[in-house]
Amino acid sequence: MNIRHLTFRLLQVHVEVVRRGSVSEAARRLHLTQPTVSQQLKRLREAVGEPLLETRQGRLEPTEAGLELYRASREVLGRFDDFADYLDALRGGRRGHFSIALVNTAQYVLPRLLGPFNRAYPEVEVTVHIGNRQQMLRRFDRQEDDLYVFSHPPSLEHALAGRFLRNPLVMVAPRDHPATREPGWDLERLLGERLLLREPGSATRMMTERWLLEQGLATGPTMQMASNEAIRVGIASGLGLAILSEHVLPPEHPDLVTLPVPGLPIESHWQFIARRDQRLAHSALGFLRFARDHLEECVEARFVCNEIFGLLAGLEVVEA
Amino acid sequence: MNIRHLTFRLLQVHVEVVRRGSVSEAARRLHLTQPTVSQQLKRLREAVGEPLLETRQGRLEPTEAGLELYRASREVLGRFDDFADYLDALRGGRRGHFSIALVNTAQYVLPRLLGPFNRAYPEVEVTVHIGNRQQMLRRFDRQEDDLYVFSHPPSLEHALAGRFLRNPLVMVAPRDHPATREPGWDLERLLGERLLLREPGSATRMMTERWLLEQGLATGPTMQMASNEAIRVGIASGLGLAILSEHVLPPEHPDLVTLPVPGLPIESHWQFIARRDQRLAHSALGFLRFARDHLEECVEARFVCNEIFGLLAGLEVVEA
DNA sequence: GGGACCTATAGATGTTCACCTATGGAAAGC
DNA sequence: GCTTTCCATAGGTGAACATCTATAGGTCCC
Repeated sequence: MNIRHLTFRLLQVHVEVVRRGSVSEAARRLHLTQPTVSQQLKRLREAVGEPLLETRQGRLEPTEAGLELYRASREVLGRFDDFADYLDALRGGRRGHFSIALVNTAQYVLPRLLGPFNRAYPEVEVTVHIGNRQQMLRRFDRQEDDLYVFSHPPSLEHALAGRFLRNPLVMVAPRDHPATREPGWDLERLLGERLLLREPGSATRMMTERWLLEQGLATGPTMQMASNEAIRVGIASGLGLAILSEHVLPPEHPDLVTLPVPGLPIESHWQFIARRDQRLAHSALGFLRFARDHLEECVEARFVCNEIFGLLAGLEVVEA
Repeated sequence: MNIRHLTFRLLQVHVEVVRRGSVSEAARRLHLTQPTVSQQLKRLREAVGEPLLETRQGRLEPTEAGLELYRASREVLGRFDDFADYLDALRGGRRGHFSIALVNTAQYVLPRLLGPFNRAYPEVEVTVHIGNRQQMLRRFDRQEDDLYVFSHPPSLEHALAGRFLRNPLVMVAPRDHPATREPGWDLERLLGERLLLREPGSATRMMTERWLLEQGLATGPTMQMASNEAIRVGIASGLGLAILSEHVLPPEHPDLVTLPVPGLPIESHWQFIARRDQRLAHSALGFLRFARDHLEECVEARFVCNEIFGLLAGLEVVEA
């Protein structure tokens, strides 16, 4: 038996004929003419090399080989029905896997979206990669993920971007810092304190440095710590001040205050980024749609900046 | 996804490519050129409507849809490998089912062949139908069985026959019948006793009556019993005499004797009969071969009359 | 930056497929 | 016994398949 001569169509026909016990009836059901069905059966018989049907008391019954072929065909056709269902779920974004790469700071917010999303689409698996901007840029260059979250998109030539969340950077100080009571603490004086900075490669650091440059100011003493958490705890312990994303502060933060410095907060926005040259996984698309529709329910209103529809519009053009 | 555009060939190619992670390598293994494989993949992708492969770190990796298709393909191709094995077993007569119809009297012998056959071919299922000649003839006319065992084939126009066993019909009397001691009991005198006869439609009865006719004798008193067993017990109980197949007598039969009547035994032979117009099941063919080769080991030498090879020769002509 | 790989596309060809209509013979139904 | 129903075969057709060669555009490696 040469499998190359078998086609799914032949199997479908065989199944229908066995089921109906009649060539003509099967032909009607399949919207074919009777000779067509007869001929398919003939080809199938020749491909298998065994008689597959025999007439018994006026009904076409499968031979032993025919019965086994019927079983095999049903399994096989059923398997491909399942596959079609799988594809449907994949296309509908109800199933599948995507990965998303976050800059460190965004890890304080994104779970608020991912949690409800996972409840709505329990069969979608998400992998989250976290690192600083530089690390995430490398992932972007290597096309390692489906979605990225940056403050500033890498190059818009290769990427589509859509802002979704405000990310204000504020000056954070210990609760008992004198500037909270005494007036006259201008920025220059504050910078006389030790400034806690993230490592180079961090987006927060990059924005901080650019802002200082724009203000025409140089930093005084600094200390570098490779994590927002460490910096937060450092501030509370009187190690110094820092310019941090508001999202980094816990809802209750009795040890910390934000200082109202002119020119601050530095206004930045996180954006969802997708590569232009890579077809986005259906499930990632589903996630973006979910974010577009449910962002307001997931994060505080003052941070919301829902421009995801623009990104989706861009993506749907790519799709088509 | 339209299943009609899928072919087993495409699935084979996809499987090979996924397995090798390379189009060129798959092409070499499949003895195809690389462009051919590329093109098949393209068709497959179009049939499925989803990308199936993507390049990751220099290797072709399946996408989610591609991986699921790979799984489905392997299952499906495996299922048809199994089917091919099944066909092989069927063709080799190692598996399958056939039915054989016996005239009553043959039921005393056939199990001796069927037992060893079943041990040698445990996966072949045999159905045995038993009845008198007339009933078996009806089964033959309706083509209900693969093989038949008769003394005389129905019509050789529709049947192929091969003798395999002597079936001598002898006069059976109770152990203490006077004819065993006194001389002078000729046939006519014996027929004065009650003759126990099988029902009309029985082959034994038919042969008995024909033989009596040839001898120019009429029966005296008779009694009709529709089973060899009943007749045997009847004789032992002094109900009368009978002409019975030797096979009906148990190996030890202290209550019965066979009387040496001139002209007896009636020589008849059982034959395996197959229909000319019906392809014989491979397993039935296997049984006939088995019988041809092992008959001598299964029944007493004095009954053997192995002409099955002739029948098989006839069948193999029909095959070809 | 040139070779040595790879993969994709274009274009060609003989074969097979999946249908059809027309028709004849066999079986079943009244 | 006649009609209907059924199946098989013959013959035809356009589409698709499976395969090739030739070629061009990418990576990766030295």
